[in-house]
Amino acid sequence: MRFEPAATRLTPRLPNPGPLRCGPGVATGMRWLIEDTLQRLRDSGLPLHRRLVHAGDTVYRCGEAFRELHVLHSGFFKVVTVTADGREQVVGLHFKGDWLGFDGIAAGHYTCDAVALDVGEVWSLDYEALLALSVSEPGLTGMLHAAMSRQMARERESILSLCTLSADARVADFLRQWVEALDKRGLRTDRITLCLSRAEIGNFLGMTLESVSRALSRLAREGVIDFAEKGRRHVRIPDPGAINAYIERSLAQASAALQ
Amino acid sequence: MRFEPAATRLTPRLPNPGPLRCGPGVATGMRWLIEDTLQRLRDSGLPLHRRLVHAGDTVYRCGEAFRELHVLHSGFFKVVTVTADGREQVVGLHFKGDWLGFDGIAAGHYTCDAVALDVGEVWSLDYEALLALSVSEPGLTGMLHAAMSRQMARERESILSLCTLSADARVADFLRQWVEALDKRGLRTDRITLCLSRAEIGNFLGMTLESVSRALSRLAREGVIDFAEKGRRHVRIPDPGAINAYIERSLAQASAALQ
DNA sequence: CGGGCCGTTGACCACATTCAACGCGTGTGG
DNA sequence: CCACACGCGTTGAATGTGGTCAACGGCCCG
Repeated sequence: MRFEPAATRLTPRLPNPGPLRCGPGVATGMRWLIEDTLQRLRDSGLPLHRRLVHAGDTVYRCGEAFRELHVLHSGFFKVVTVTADGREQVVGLHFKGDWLGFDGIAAGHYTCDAVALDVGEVWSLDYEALLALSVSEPGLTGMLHAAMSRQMARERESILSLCTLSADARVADFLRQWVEALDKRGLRTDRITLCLSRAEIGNFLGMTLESVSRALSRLAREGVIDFAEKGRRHVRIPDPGAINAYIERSLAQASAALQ
Repeated sequence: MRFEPAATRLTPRLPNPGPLRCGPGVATGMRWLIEDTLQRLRDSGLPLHRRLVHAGDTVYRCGEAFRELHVLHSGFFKVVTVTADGREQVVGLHFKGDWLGFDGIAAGHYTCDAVALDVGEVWSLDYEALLALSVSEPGLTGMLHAAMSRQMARERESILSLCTLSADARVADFLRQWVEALDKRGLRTDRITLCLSRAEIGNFLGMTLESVSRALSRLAREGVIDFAEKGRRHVRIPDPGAINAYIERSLAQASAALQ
């Protein structure tokens, strides 16, 4: 049995016309979509600037003139903003098939740093050339817009997680996102390697590194995850469903508090 | 004198090549950009479906088939997601000149509700028609992409605020954003009307309505804001700079705690 | 060996949430 | 007309989650 959430309904008097509600849909065809994106870029005839990166390398830096968009062929990447007062914030994590650099379009220069977290390959392509080719190749535009739309959806998911989940649930949700991303790309999800430090995870989730560590320990104690013998960045996920169950449980506990 | 933030540096060993750091740039020409957007849409010859809305009216609803993008001509709007488990989250606030509906591009249907907070006017235009016209009118594509890019920047700013600021500072930052948005649109910023309830503000900022109320009271006590005689949604802002000062002060206090 | 860096854990504390009571304006029905 | 309920906002007191500070262990590298 599920109770009303504690917060007052925000749009109470709006008559809800039918069951249009929906959650974030998990596209099972995502894997093909990503391969298709990469294939179409190869086939497009656009000059692709391929680049190998190592952990710590930047794809682009805040302030650099915007000319190129970047499509990730492999690896793991973080996008970081640095404010004028020195706050540093991880605002996104990115994987194979994702596009980077959209933040530069409006400003004319990049407004974030994009940093590789592991070895990987980046395909960079000239934005103007892409636009020019899009005129004769309308599918490219659709692909680009869909990528931007998906990115916005992910950022909204981050906001949702930050606003509605407890620290523990946020860490669990972070793992869920990571596993889901791997799954969509056809990578194994039973043994994963977080290529982020506890401090980076905490920064991304709006909490301290100690809280991340404690949350992971609790998750391990409850059997949701399992630390492999060597290294505390390697995590076994016996059952991906258990992560969702954990998140839902912590939500249910919150509402159970009101009897 | 400014101290290192409490959190460990996330990219410590990366040699920082020069002073490329930058904050979110405040475009002073924003007002013209917005008018220009609306003008170009009028001139484009695209069939614009103009619609008047009242507080509570939806521009679109989650689940509806995506066909149109919407440009706001006047008014105030919120974008809300509802999760499968019933959590409701305000993920964005929007003003004149903003575009709505990008979330529908990737999924083929909208994944959020867009709701008017006050009377306003929305211009809706067919997405496919826009794409078709963009082929002969390349400026339209640039305009569209810039709008999407700007929206992503704003979402990242929300994440930044949620992750790095205390509850009080978050409320102050919310006011700052609101005032900045009005300023960019040439509206008066010394007397503003929040057309959101405390519950909605709290939801958007990841805190409870009580905390919002307390934060606003504290801001008033410190003279940063001033409640007009009638109604607690009407706020006087004697000096917009004081809001920034308040946010910086609360950041400085946090780092001053470490001696 | 010593010194970083990373991760974990414990003790303490503060900030934000929870719960409750109250004031105010508004709309509604006796 | 007043009584009443209801939504919205404010404020106080108690509680608890997550932050702060500190100590410790493992690992890698000079």
